[in-house]
Amino acid sequence: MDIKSRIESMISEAVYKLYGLDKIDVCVDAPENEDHGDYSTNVAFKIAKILDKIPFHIATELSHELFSENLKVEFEGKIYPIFVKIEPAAPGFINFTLSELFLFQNTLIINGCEDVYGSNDFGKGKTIVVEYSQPNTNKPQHVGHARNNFIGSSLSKILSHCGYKVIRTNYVGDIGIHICKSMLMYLKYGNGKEPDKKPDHFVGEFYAMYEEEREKNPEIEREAQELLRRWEAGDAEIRALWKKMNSWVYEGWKKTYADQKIEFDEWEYESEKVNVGKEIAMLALEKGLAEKDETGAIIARLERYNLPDKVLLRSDGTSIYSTKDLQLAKDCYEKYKFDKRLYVVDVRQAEYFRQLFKILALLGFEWADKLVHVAYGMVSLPEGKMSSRTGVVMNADDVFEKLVELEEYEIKNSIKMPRVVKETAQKVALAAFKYGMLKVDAAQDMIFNLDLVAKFEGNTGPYLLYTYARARSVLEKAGFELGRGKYQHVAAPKSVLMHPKERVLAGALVHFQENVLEACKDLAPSRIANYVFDVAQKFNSFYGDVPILDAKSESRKRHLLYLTYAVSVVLKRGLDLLGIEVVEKM
RNA sequence: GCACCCGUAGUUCAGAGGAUAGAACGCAGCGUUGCGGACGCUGAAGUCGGGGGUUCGAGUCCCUCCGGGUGCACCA
Repeated sequence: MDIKSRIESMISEAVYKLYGLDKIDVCVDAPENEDHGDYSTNVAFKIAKILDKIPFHIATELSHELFSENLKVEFEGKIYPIFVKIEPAAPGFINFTLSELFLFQNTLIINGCEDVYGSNDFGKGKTIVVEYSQPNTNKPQHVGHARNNFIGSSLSKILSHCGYKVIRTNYVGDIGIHICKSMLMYLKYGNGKEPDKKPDHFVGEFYAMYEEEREKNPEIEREAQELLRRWEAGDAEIRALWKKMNSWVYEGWKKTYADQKIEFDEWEYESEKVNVGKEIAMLALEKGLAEKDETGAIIARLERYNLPDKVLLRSDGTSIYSTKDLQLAKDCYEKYKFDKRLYVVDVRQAEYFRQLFKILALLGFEWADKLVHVAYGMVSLPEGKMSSRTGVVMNADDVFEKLVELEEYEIKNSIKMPRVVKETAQKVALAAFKYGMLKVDAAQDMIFNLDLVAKFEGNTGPYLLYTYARARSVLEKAGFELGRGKYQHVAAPKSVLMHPKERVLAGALVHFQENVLEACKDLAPSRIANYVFDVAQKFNSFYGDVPILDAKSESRKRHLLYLTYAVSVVLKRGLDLLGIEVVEKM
């Protein structure tokens, strides 16, 4: 159990013992101000009213009780207290200060369990399906997809670090009027040409061409509709073209996903769901949730729930996207019996998902409340909103390529071998890309500034990788044997006297576990990002003030190396949860 | 028109109802004959959009106004 949870249960017990109060919502958090200790609680405020006492008095009594019941840590056969101080602070907080010995021991624990540090069993035995990416096969992926991909894959990692069984799934929009638009233009102007560039970009150009032409000639919309009709009728020629163009797009995405290190356990295709969901529409009709209107369309009435009505079946009886989504959810539940299903989809679809979830709930599916829309905000560029009109469209491949270029320029002086430069630049670029997007709270709209995220200074991916590489370099110089469990048996220092910066750094490492858990509960990769940056800053500050290799004594040096190694472990693990790979040198 | 989201330093963003609102970039300075100076340190910079309310306590919750964005049935 992590230390925060231990403090919480310790407080609950003390509150019960002193005041006989049960079921008090105990809240423990990490204060920003170091003077307030490593953890603090406001529980005295919460119970002050019930007890009709002054918060500070309660805090005083409680901290006394808590300190006498001080948690113990066993070390080398001896028992030490975990806290050096548990004291009240006006107007009624209780602040907990960890002992340096505990912090020292914690760094040793990290040394001994690097891979699993920060993991927990919160989701043990539970299955969670994460649907993300969901691109359409008419064009390359843009930076918005990149944000989606990064959030989805990071969440998957965080959830599985918290014990969940995670199924990553991609639902591809491989058919629909938008696909027919690029097909139409290829038929008109393609002349049977094969891709002469990254094939998804090649297809995307025909789609862009369509948008241009439609401005001049709105008639072509009807032609696109006609193509869709032919596709649905199974027209061999259209099907063959569709297959060919989609395969180009998949080929292009293969590289996009490989560059971004994005993976899925399962792919679903919209084209395979043609006309599924009719049953569901009929069920809705039966349950009186939906009605047939004068044109024959089946419409779910949601006005009572403060939502717009939703068409389930067209008047011609064919199903639309939402019907397929209803069926997909049902099939998915039957297949996995998931405890939760996440839809990582941009915030513009928020109302759509409210409709979808409401319909499923009204249909009586008890699992409807397990569906969650993870809404992420829109990405725009410093130049303004992305749009094909203004030409400030940035596709994900171009952004990545540009980032690689920038990073290559940065590192080429410190690395000699050209091939290593290229490899490293790609990793640094991806770190810049992912971190730049994930550090912002997912729900917020964001402005993605390519030049800023690529920098080696500031709150960036490269800064974090640099910090990691720096730590590793010290360890290497010291001949510190890297690897799990190498330094588990160390003599306990009689007393540990830490440099203030060292104390702060060691304290920060303790918080990793609760940050992982909170990131999992809140579905918020940004929490990990902020935490990792905090650790990196504290390490660099420590590094500036405390000589490691020239420490006063051998044992002192060893302690500092444990700490440095622990930092590298936490950075590596934290970044991994964001889907970012570290580099040893850069 | 209705609904949802967002207004925090010049800029990009953190802030789980708590303590003196933080960081990064940019700006002005400073630092090792020391482990990676791609770093660190110091400083200037804020009526948390305005106004009410709830609370011991509000940037955070509620109401309202202003400003910005997004979505509203046979597209996906």
